[in-house]
Amino acid sequence: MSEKHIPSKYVKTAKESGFLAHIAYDSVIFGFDGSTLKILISGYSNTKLFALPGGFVKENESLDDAVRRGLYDRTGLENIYLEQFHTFGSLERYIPATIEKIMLSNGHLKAGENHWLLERFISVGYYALINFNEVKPKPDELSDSCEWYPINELPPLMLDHHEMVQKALETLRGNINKKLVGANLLPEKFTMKQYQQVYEAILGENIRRTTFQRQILGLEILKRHEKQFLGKSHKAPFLYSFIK
Amino acid sequence: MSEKHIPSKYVKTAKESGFLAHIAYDSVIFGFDGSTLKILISGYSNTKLFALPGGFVKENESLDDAVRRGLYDRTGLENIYLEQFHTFGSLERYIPATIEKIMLSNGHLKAGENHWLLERFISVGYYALINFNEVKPKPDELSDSCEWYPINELPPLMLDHHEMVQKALETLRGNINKKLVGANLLPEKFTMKQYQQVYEAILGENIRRTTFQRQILGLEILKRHEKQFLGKSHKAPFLYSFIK
DNA sequence: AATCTATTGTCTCAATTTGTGACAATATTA
DNA sequence: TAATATTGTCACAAATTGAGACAATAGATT
Repeated sequence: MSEKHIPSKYVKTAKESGFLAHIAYDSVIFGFDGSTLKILISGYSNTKLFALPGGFVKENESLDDAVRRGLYDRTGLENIYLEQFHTFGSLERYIPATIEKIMLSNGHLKAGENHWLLERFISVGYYALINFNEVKPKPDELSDSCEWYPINELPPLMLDHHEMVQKALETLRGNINKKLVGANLLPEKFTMKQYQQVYEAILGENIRRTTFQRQILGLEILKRHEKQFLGKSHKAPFLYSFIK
Repeated sequence: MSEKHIPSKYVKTAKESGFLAHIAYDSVIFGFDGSTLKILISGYSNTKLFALPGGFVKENESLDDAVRRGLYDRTGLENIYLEQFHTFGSLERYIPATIEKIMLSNGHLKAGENHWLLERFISVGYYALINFNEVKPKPDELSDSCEWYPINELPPLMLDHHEMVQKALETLRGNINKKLVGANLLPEKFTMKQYQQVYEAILGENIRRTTFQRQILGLEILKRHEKQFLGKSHKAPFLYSFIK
């Protein structure tokens, strides 16, 4: 559920630490490596547990800002494209033993001790779209890894994090034609083929090339550049960028 | 933000009352009266404040169940169609003076006293679709009214509740062709015209009659009944119901 | 330098869906 | 009995999508 912004070892209540009790967020951070859609997953040292990068909300910061802060700490990026997709509040997701295991193995908790992180949390799910190549993800205090995984080769995730990924993906699919998804996953300039591959990776199905081109160009959201992409042994495709 | 399930007068902390601190929900309850889309709004005695019906989550109930409990108390209905649409966590929505005013005017608070309801809340927005004619909404302890208002004739609402209504409506519009919206807003049997009016009320625009019929019937989700709707001086329309 | 290969940009035509109007059918009112 | 308003259905035009064809061309091969 969390790894970053853990309060110091001997703070026991949320209030003492400056965070809001019972509220967490988890983020599904999508990146596109040119052919596959991937997401960032944190691993916890000494346990075999994996989780979505998450965190908590400070008393004097907005929910959105809390998520941005967490993303900045892990990726160094500001102005990330963020979309909230669902809030998870079932009773089944309250398994304090899992959090306890992580905190014990990291020395953030002594056996038998109480801690506000062991209380029940309702978690708000966000997804982010980032440019895969601009980022070297950083692990943090509690986790010892933060790595890209293809969306259909994820390790077993703790709690309801698989459900979160599924719901994030469904939302992203529903938004693919409403929001400029490609603008956030692709580099500044890209070929029509690359853009089509983003669609295919997100939707998980093949798209007809000619129909796709006709429809995308019909939206008039792309600027065509003179410079072309060279290097392959076939006709060079145009490069495009998003208008504005 | 809330009117129902207020803990007794002298309980000061969320924990003492059995609720989760900092977490609320607000519900946009849609009903269709035959021509207009309406929502339920609570009014608070002695103040001129209006709000969406909302409440809090008990320590041992899920978020969804908390919302269902609140809906049951106000409408008497079970198995209501519910959809979560957004979670609101800005700093601007934290205005304890507003809640204080309501609680003072209802005797739930003494001047200068602390109370967990005066702390900051993050609120999860849900919308519900209910059959307008089956319900006589009930006000509760803190509010003195709970009434239907047409969506474009709402009274001024407290905090960010107008934004909530707007977002609920946008989500409903986006879902209109994905989920069986009509099945929850219409009576068991209805005419094609009534169904069209639901669409027009939600979308806020006129729909072409022939195209609408062709598309809806093409979905094969409706059963046509022999019995026809009589009483008007023109050809009697068929009655339909949703399959299964 | 000529040819081959893989992919691109564009076009065409068929198939499908949607927009638009027309018209006969009919339950009630006049 | 005729008039009125709305319904169910059809017909045709317009727009969109599906499916394939084909010339153009950057680099690889010879």
